[in-house]
Amino acid sequence: MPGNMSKEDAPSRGASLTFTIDHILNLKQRGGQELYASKERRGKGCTEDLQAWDVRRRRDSTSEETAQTKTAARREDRGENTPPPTACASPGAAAASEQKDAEPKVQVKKKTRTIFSKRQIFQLEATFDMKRYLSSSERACLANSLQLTETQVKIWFQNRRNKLKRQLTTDMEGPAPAEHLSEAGKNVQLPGFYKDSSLLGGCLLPMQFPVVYPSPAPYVFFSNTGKYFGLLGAE
Amino acid sequence: MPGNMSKEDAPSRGASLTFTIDHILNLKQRGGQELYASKERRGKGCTEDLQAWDVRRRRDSTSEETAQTKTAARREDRGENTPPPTACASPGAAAASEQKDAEPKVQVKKKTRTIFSKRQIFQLEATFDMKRYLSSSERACLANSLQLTETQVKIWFQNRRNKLKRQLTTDMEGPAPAEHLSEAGKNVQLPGFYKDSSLLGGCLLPMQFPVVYPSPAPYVFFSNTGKYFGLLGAE
DNA sequence: TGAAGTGGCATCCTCTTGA
DNA sequence: TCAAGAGGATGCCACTTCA
Repeated sequence: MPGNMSKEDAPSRGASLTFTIDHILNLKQRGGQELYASKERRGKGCTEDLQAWDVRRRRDSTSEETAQTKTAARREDRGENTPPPTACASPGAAAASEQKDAEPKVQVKKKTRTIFSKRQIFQLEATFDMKRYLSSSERACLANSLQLTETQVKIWFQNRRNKLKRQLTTDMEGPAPAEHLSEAGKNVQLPGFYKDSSLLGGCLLPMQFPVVYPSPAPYVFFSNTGKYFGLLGAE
Repeated sequence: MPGNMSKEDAPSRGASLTFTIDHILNLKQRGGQELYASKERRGKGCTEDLQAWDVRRRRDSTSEETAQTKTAARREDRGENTPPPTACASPGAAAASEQKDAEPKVQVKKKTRTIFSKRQIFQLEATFDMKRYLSSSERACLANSLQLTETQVKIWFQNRRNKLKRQLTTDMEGPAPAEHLSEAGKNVQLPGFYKDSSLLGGCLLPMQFPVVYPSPAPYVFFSNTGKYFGLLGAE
């Protein structure tokens, strides 16, 4: 669980309306992250971009961005070390956080539930309809166009995959167990024919099969969810 | 560091002759692990095979594979593993020495240095010459054909990549910093034209460019290392 | 010299929680 | 319901060890 996932938690950014102190504290870090953008160190076997293999020197720098999406953030947000960017400036940081209100740790730390906007859900669904997994660059791009953090996009896809899997395993034991997931799923990255997809807000994505969008009709149907999304008035 | 990498450590298996108590202790786990073989769940954005997305229940089996590059194959194809037929066994030697004495924990835990055979190095080099990264299925296949553990193959490639990078960065700051690594590197897995490669002991590998092997001449030259490998008497 | 060890970080998955 | 949190697994990289 150390380097797990919750790194850049910074929940909502713009889109969602709910937030707690934690969120506020995390906000700043998000911005910086994108700047470095060295992401994608990991995609080892992929085709993807990642051409540079940046020869970064020390690991300490890692914190900031390094890899993809989240990175570093986690550690501090849970307390431990390196006080969150924000105020951390002063060495006394740790102390500061504590001092705030006597027992900061003791607080319950309410769990917030971000509610994505229709537009966000729509685009996420549409993208998911094309591919079940996103490369870090695609994720970054999508997140950027949706005003969400990459972590949110990642988590959304994770939960979405889970949901689809659950649906498939439950309401039908019949044909194809869960192939639905792998099929269009694992993004087939064929370097070469990337096409500008309006779904990803201009991000380059290998077009699998065009999703009706924008469509002449005011509604779009997503095969997976079986839901219709109104294109009008979608926030 | 929890879930880091040391997982299937099982050091030498067959090829190497040295090992310590630790190794012995680890042996058992190795087997089990491969059985589940879940590896390859990771490759997100790649192309690869991975068609199935088996709906495995618990995490113990975790395995799965999912996405891109590596994925899928692994689990079943390896099936497990079964320890390599060979002789890994002989061992007695080292093992004996360690375990013998009473305080096993207290011991210094001598670090052993396995020496791969010429044949193994040759095949590893040849494979590396084709691609810098292996998918888990390829790794499993190669490991199996070389009588090495997958971890050994993985580590070898890791160290090899590092070595190449070092060489490139040092003896020439000139052109292309480290592109050499990315180039043929990130295996460009284009599902479709897999070709049976004798280099991987019959494993399916996307052929990038043929490496002279077997060759009419008794020696083979590896562009990366700049070394020649004699094909005769290579253990 | 080079196979391993160590530590850090990232992604994925499964299960669980709580607004 | 569903975005997140938590925990476990595996991979890669940078460095370091030490036969």
